[in-house]
Amino acid sequence: MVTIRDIARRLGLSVSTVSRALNDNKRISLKTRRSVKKTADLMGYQPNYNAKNLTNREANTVGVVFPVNNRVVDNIFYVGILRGINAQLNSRNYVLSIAIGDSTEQVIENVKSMITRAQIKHFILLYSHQNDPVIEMLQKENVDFVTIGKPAAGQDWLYVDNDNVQAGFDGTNYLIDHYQCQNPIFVQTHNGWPYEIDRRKGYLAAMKQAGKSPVVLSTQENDELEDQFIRDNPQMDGIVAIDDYSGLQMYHRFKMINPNKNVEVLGYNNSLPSELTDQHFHSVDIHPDEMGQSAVKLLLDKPAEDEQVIDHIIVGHEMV
Amino acid sequence: MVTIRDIARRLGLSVSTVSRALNDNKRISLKTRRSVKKTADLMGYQPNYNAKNLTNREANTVGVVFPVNNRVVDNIFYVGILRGINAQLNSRNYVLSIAIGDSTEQVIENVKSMITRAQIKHFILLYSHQNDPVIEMLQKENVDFVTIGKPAAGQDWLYVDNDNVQAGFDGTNYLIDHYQCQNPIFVQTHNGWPYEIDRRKGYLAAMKQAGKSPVVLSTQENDELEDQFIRDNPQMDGIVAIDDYSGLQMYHRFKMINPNKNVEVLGYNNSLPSELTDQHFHSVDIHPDEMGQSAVKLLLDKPAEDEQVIDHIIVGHEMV
DNA sequence: CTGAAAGCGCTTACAG
DNA sequence: CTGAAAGCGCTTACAG
Repeated sequence: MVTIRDIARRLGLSVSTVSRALNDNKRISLKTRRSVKKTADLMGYQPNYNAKNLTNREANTVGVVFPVNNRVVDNIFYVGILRGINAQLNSRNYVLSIAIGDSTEQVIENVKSMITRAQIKHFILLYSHQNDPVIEMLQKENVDFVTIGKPAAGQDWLYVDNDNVQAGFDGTNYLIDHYQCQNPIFVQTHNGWPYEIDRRKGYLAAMKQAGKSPVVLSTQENDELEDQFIRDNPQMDGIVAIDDYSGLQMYHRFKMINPNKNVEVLGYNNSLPSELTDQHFHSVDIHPDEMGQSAVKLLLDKPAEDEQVIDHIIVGHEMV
Repeated sequence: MVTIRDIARRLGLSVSTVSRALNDNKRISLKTRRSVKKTADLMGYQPNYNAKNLTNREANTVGVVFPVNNRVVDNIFYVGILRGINAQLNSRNYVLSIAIGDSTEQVIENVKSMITRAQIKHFILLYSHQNDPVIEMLQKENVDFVTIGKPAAGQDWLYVDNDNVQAGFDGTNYLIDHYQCQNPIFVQTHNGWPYEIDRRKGYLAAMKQAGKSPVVLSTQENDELEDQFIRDNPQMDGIVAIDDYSGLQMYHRFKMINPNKNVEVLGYNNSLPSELTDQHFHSVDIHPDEMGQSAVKLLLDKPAEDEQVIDHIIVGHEMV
């Protein structure tokens, strides 16, 4: 293994100078910096992260935290985000570590150990819940973190998200404009996550603009209620669903009740392979890869003096 | 931050003794070991992994490698494995790091850096391909690794897998016994992965035992061909599909062509939420969580002197 | 602009 | 059974 000591010996320099040169310290002449880097390359030098991290008292690692309770279909989305995160980390010589568990206690222990034992100071959370014990701990431990999804009103931290009001608006108009839907309804869960509220807001705005009457269903994981809702709303010819999964679920129930009636569905996340859906099913791609990349930028790029401090990044969406 | 030096001072011992005591070195009296551990707990001692790894010249980290090209639905399965892996790693004070990228070059670079810079010596691959450049590199670098899925004939390394012949056999019989299928067909991809060959073997054995004529379709990602196949085989009343995804895909095509004919489908992985399927769709759960856990055991548990060396673990499967 | 020295928090060969 | 000392490969305050 080639160390900075080897490079120093080869060039007749001290290890201090080599260390500084490799870190592009301005106090070292440009000439020396160049020659050191060149020799380092030539000798196949690879920095030892453990040594660096020990002296820096901080790991070159980003911890990615999975939510405890999630639907398996969401995993599709999470891995897309992981791809984006890792692409950015690699080019910055950072490492990706993950915390995942079946209970809050497990995850808390996992993250705690990352902070105190592995000295990880940067985290990305694949969710954004209110009163989340992991988030509370990260705040108390004073480490940096970014969530995927904006915090609920009253909370404040770094986050990456889509413009969900706009996405709700665009999705609704997509059904109205491209498929001449007269009465698209909106389906959300009973959780009332911030992104649900925003997409609904967009839906309501689009309906108002089109002079149509909005109808909102909050699913309760209860087929009976949904079936009743479908029967009670015979005018429905479009579904704007909070995600692909809810969308497909509603679509199936609708078709069960009205085998010969047509309905256009628009979901969010573009997380289902096209073979599982059909031509009446549409989706809004919210670009998980880009969300991951943006999360890293927000977390690791310290703004220059003259730049504005940004506390969130909005990623574009796209109908597919 | 509490260090072993602090513990040593408090107890009037040397750091060497404290270090050895914490590592359960037999050369330290049981009494001292106990008192050191107790004091360490009391003082809230947390080992610094970077320091440990630097002296040990090896990270307490397992690198998990994702395949480059995968269908998004497979992500559901991968995250299940990650859960299992991490559960085992946490209890061993190990950390989980991942390598994921959009090209082989990216992944190779990622893994190479894990080996030389982060000093990671243990890897789990979420796939098991023939002539895979990552696997070849791991072998050349002489680090330990386990694959999910057994290697093709002629190759030899540590792996975790199901008994796929048995799973093919059981799945076929499930359709025959529980749903009185007379003519279940077998659907595989054109890739011919080892697990496909094995499940087909099981299918053929079950058909032979039942005195039925087997029919195998290798999909080519070509709807025309599949439709033709379905028309050419009007006797088909069951589908044993290589995975849930292929199964659902075939199911949809079948229903498109024969809206009123019935067919029972059995897929593998149990990776689709039940809301996306119906009562004619069945799946074999291959226990991803357990596969992940087993991979860690295989990778990190060195067998005792008198134990046999095992080079693979077979995880059970289950109809759901 | 460069260097000698101390230090980060551990482990372990050597000595007793 | 325990300890003093060297070392792992870096960074950085201090000195020149």
